[in-house]
Amino acid sequence: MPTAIHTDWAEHARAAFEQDGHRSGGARNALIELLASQPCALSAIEIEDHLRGSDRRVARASIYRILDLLQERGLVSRLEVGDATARYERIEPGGHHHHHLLCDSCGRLVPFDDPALERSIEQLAGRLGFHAHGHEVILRGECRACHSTPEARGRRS
Amino acid sequence: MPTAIHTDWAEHARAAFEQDGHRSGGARNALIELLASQPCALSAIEIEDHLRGSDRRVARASIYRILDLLQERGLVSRLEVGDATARYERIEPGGHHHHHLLCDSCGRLVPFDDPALERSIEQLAGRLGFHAHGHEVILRGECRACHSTPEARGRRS
DNA sequence: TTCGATGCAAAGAATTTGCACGCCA
DNA sequence: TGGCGTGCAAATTCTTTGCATCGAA
Repeated sequence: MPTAIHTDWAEHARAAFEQDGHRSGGARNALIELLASQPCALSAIEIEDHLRGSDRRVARASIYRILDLLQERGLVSRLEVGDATARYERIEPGGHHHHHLLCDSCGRLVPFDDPALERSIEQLAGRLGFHAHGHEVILRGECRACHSTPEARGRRS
Repeated sequence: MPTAIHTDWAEHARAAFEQDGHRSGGARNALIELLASQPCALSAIEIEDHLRGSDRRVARASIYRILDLLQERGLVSRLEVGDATARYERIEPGGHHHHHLLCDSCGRLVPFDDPALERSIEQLAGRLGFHAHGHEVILRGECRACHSTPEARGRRS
């Protein structure tokens, strides 16, 4: 039941809009619920497809507008992995975040996190005199599943 | 004289095409020379602008086609920093590569490299069971120049 | 009732494709 | 001379904008 874990994010997001004086809206709530339930980043088109199958359809323009609002408030992060389409995923209130491996074999975007990598990047920024407030790391290659089980290869989700 | 340093890359690139049985062409050579002279990544539009001012104009469609060919041969890498446009830069034959800081203040893409970061990422991939053949790191924040000299801020190259 | 939230359709921007012509081998 | 390389323009794809309508407060 992956949804329950991030119920707090959905509440957090809705509260942020309310505090900014925004009215509630069906499209925005549906999008927030969807993002709360996802393990990793989705493109706007993928979001539209997910919602089409659900009980609340949302127009594509609204999806982009709502994603912008979420991004302005630091509730989602935008990610581009090289296929010229942007992907979005929620940002956990606690500050935890992950990075991504794009698997050449199965095409999946695999999330991972690593405290040592975070430390390295912080130290690096200091060493170079940058004042960085964010970063992103993308690995390209083969995920664990594809590497260990040859049958999995070539499957495109 | 930044060009001279990478003359070998231009030669390397042309040789790669010749070995693949490709004919020489004015547009491709102009693009190769331009990329050889650049310190960091350029978008297709920026490439077009640079070449417009030079003695060899190249059609935008040709730019995209040639960049594809260069990428297929591992001669350039494609980079997306979040503004929905792809940027391209040469890959050094020696395997050296760098990463990027996107400066919020001046808008510049600042290249940097760091052996410790490279080590961290290799170790990370091993730890996670990934078979990664490439990676990219993007920092967001303020570059050294903007951070130390307030007057530089806000200037958009 | 008011005004923001949303849907629909047209507009934009980056990139790709189709096709004819020019130039290298 | 043959066929790849290139230019031009139309087509695609993702994203944004304009405007009328719907719905929350």
